[in-house]
Amino acid sequence: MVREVPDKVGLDGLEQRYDERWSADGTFAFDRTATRGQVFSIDTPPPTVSGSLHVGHVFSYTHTDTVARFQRMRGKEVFYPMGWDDNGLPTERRVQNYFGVRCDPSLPYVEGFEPPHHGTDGKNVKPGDQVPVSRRNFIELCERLTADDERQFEELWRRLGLSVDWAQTYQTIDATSRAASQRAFLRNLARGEAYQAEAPGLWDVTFQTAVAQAELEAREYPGFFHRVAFHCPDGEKVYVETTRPELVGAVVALIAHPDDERYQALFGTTVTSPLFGVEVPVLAHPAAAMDKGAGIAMCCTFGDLTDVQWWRELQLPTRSIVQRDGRLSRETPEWIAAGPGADLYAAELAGKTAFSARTAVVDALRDSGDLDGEPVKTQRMTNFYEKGDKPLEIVTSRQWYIRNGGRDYEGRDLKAELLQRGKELDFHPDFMRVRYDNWVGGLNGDWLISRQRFFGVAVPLWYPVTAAGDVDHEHPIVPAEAELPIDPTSQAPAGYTEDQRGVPGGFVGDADVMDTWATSSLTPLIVSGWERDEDLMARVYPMDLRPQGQDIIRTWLFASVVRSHLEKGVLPWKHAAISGWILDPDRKKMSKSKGNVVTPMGLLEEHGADAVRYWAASARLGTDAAFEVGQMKIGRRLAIKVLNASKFALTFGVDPQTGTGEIVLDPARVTVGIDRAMLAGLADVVEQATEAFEAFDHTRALEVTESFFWAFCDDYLELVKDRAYGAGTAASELTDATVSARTALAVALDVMLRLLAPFIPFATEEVWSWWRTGSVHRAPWPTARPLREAAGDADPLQLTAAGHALAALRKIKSEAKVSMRTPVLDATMAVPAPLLAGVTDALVDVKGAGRVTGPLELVAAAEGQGNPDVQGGIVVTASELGEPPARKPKA
RNA sequence: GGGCCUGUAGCUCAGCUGGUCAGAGCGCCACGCUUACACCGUGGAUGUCGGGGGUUCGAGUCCCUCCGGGCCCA
Repeated sequence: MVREVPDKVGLDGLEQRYDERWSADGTFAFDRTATRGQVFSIDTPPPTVSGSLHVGHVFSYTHTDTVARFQRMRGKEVFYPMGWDDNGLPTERRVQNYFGVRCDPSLPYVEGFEPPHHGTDGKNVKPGDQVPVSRRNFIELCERLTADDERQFEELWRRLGLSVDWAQTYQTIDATSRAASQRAFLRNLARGEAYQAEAPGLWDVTFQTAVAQAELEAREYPGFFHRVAFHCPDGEKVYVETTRPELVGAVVALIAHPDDERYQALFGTTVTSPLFGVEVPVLAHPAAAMDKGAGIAMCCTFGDLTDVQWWRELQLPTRSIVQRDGRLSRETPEWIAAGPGADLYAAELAGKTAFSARTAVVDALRDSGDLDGEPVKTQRMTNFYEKGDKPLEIVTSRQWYIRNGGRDYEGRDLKAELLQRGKELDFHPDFMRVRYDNWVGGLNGDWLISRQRFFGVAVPLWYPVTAAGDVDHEHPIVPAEAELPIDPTSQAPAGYTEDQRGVPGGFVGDADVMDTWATSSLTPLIVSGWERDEDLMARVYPMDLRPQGQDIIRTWLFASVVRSHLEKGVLPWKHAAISGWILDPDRKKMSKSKGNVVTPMGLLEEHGADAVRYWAASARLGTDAAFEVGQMKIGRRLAIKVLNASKFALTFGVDPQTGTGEIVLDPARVTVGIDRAMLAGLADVVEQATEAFEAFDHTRALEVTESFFWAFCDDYLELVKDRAYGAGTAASELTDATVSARTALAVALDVMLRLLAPFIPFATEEVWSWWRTGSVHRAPWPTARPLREAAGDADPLQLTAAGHALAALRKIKSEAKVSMRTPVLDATMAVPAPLLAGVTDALVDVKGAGRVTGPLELVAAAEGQGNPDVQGGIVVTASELGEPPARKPKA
């Protein structure tokens, strides 16, 4: 039933209109009565709310949405929640600045706390002026502040047309997520998968927190090689080359490769360190690089990860001098205090940063004659915390770990299990799998999850304080799961009262929070209702799809696999769809500092959502895409074309008297060869698009659909125009040929709208609203079968042939520089044999569309006549053009 | 140093398991205001498929090597 086709069609305002309608109609609401087999569930990345919106968001989320819409139309009940990631350092900073507070976990929770500021006009409140608040209060403030960010994101997503179920949202810091995160941790603990250890680990001195292997970033860092002398008992000198001479005071051994001829005689002997005179052994270890520097290295506790390896494997003593704040210890260490360097240390090194200590040590070495030559400039890869700007130190501390296959785990080869999980996961594109394999294969330690920060999900433990006042870390006090989430820094464990906090015989709360990944790795469980709504869980978990960026395969993806494997013994999802980066036209990553960032909302306003989606959907998964406004313009054109072509196709269904009409979508009424040929071609397109979508190749689905659609408009529509208009308007006067054309147009339109709906949801929905009921996004995905049945034995080539014949006629007019309306009085056309039947069959339509008023003679093309690339080799060999029609005066 | 991806018309990219694969769109040139569309239509030009070897009857398509981009891990 055609209700109403607007006289003027357009895209403006469609986003708002249909967003409202979809919300009101619950078009994307998840029907939780669906069973697992009927559901397609998506574990969407929760965007960082305190981060900025950028085109990368629009890009990758569009990829996911096309899949969601496809699956929904295929009849799946799509579970597509949205989360907000507000857990972590960026939010911590924003809350501090916005409200003028800082988190102090030692403080008690204050009911009804009101912060001193509400927005500080862009000015940071000085740390000294910030009001300290408890962690619970801090979290509450975070939730208040991020509500605003969430609104902005939601507005953007709605404008973009993400078919998310907005009734299903979560925050990574909300009570549900905190409870899930703590529960998962406690279960890891109970099963022995979480453990604490006092061990040397990577440490960021700026944020003063431990850092996990996954958060490392190796960067080029400038430094100097210093040639430093150690002394043999016989007075000989052994030179090492080091970039960190300030650690001479922390040296525990000199180490060379066992095969290194130069040092064979020294192995097993001892040498003394310069300045401090500490005696250390010379040892052999294969990790020493013979070709680097002098080939012999000074092993300190701890300069880098190799030191840790030597220290562990060679069972060396610990002589730490760098503290958690990145400064050398203020007390003179005992092994130095007794030696010749005690005064030097006390006067020049104690309490200094590593950087200034280095200068002091180098000066002292130069004075003592233990520095050979001057330091030589070098660039070397150095480990940084990804959010930090000072090189990481290695300090010894007590931390919590979750097993992830990085270390041996008695009785269980967890690494092999996780590698196996990786094999079971379908990566799209498949080559992204190697990033997972490489990462898991290269792990050399378990997952350090405790962070010495304040804002985040608390490690849900307390520790008894002994009668002597010592904290007993070995016997943590564990809360009951029903109590979760808890904040051990402001709540007392069962059986204790708050006034026993920190006193002998009492308790202390663990002050640390967990790594943000420790919570976000649980998103599949959190959204699925784990231990909260097991009925939902059974309907959606394990999930179908995890879309995400390639940069976080080692973090989010891997950690999610670990948690799901440990907790549920399954993969969290079947498929992982990995999106690429957005590059600016110089093939550089878009970045704020380059000033080439475009705000996504601005883009949507300028080009329209369908246009922006088209650009995004044109890029394949896993492939970096250029930011191209041109591509958006093409998308906009496609959307407009869909409106206009639809308008045309539907005019034949409208009774001019009433303005409404009935279109019978009965393929049996399609009787003319070329109409059937068109449907046969469309059937191929349906099959290809479906196959592509099933393989997560949305780009190919778009491409085949789009190119068919344009050919449909350019050729088919023109060819059947005359026939479709027919002689009269009354149904009784219509010939079968006219009915065939009109029906084929409507059937094709109906199918193409559905094929395009995942890409340009607004334009297709608009057209759908003119003549169909409900939403196109809940309409069934088309199948080839009815089209094939209608097409019978028709060959798509027939339409191709007729299209080429029409183009050949257009060409002679184009070359004669006359209007396309110019009549052709007489023409002869040479047609290659394979196309001859098709052109002959469609001769009436070809003549009509080409305005051939006289005879059009078809002859078989001779061998070598015509270029197959131009109009399929069809050539008009003779023609007589009539008078061009008079130009209409301009209105 | 190891690994992955990538290099096809001026631009952005398709080209699956080797045999109409030398393509599309944009841009460009020319023409045309044809009642679906000027946010348009029609026609046209454009490439030693990064270089060099090899396998093959036949290679953008497989192998080797070199060069150039991007990324990951050491």
